[in-house]
Parts: sequence; C-alpha cells; structure tokens
Amino acid sequence: MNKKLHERYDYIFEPELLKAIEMVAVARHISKGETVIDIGQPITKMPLLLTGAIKVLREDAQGDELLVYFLEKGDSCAMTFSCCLGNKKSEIRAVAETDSELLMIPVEKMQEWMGRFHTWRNFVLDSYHIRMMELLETVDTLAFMKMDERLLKYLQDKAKVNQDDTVHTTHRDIATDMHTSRVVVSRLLKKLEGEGKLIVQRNRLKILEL
DNA sequence: ACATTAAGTGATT
DNA sequence: AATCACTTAATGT
Repeated sequence: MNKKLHERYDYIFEPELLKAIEMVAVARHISKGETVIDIGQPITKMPLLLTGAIKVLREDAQGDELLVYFLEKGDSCAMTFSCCLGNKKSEIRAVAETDSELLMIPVEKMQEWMGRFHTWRNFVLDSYHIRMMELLETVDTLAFMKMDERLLKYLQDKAKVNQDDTVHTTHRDIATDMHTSRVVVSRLLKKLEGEGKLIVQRNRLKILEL
C-alpha cells in the first residue's frame, strides 16, 4: 500500500505527512459492487482513493436510487469532510464501481493535520472545491439536460472511470442509477445507436462518442 | 428442455 | 417520460 501512496501523493504531501499517513492509515480493499459506506452510518474514517472508482448515490423515501457522481483515484469524499467535523452521519451511499483500494484515515487525525501540515489543508480544501464543482455539474445535468443527453453523459462517465469504452451493464441497472424506467433506457439506447453514438448488445454497450 | 433474466414493442396516461 | 402488459431473445442449470 505504501508504494501506491507514494506513487500518487509524493508530489502533493510533504515527507512528514506521508510518514504520518503510513503510521495511522488502514489499507482497505473493496471489490466491485461492495458498499463502502451507507446512508445513516456514522463516519469515523476518511477515505483516500488510491486505485479504482466509486459511485456515490442518493436515495429517496421509497428506496429508489440516484447517482450523484463518480469518484476516481486520487479523489476523496467531500461528505466525510463535513461529516467529520460535526460527527454526523452519512447522507450518501458509496458503492465500489470497480475493485478499489482505499486508505482509511481516522477523523481525529484528519482534523489534527489541518493545522499541522499546510499541504494537507490545501489538499482538503481543493478536494472540497472539486467535489462542489462536480455536484453543480450534476445539478445542471439533472435540471437542464434531456434524458437522451443525460444517458449519453452517464455512459461516457462510466466508460471513463472504468477506463473501457465498452460498458458492462444492463438497461435495468442504468435505469436505477438514473432514476428512470428500464423501458425508457432501452428506447433511448436504440435511438442513440441509430445516431451512431454507441452500439447496443446484451449486457454490453460500446460507446463510440467519447 | 426448462426456467430465468435481459431486452423490445405498442398502447395508454 | 412513466407504466402496463406482453413478446422475444439470450443464458444458465
């Protein structure tokens, strides 16, 4: 785990901070589909994503989901930042999109380092800003884009985080992520295929426009 | 061969 | 764009 920590953060964090991380961080491996944190769970650790990708979901009163955004390697979860400070519970669910490796840092350390290491404070602030921008982008997508555009964007994002232009998923799973019905997804996919933007196959979609 | 699951379609709201 | 009802196609046992 140390190797990957250095690969990704050597140029961002100062040596003492890297040492401090190695001292207290716990490596965690998550397989595809596994839930990292669920709604209502108290947050005690802050995750640093070393490899892989994680999708962040919101849930409504009926238990239906909606994808908020994907986290990629090097990202951290903004939810943690706000939650940690007030010892609050998670408002989101995080599910591994691909097999991922995380470093879990206790929240007390996270706060302590804010004062001790300026590279840490910058990192946390930057991450927070990036998350905020992503969130605004998803709000725009939901508010201003039509279903077919949303669908294409969803697939492009998915292809990106998986680093594979062939997305392995079912129409049903797409529908739950986008909070729409399977029938609508099937029809829109067919339309997009007609426009030459992708190729539809069972359990598989090849994205042509990235 | 049979059951299960994924995807396609027309009609209705 | 959602829902229903139904068909067809692919896949697992």
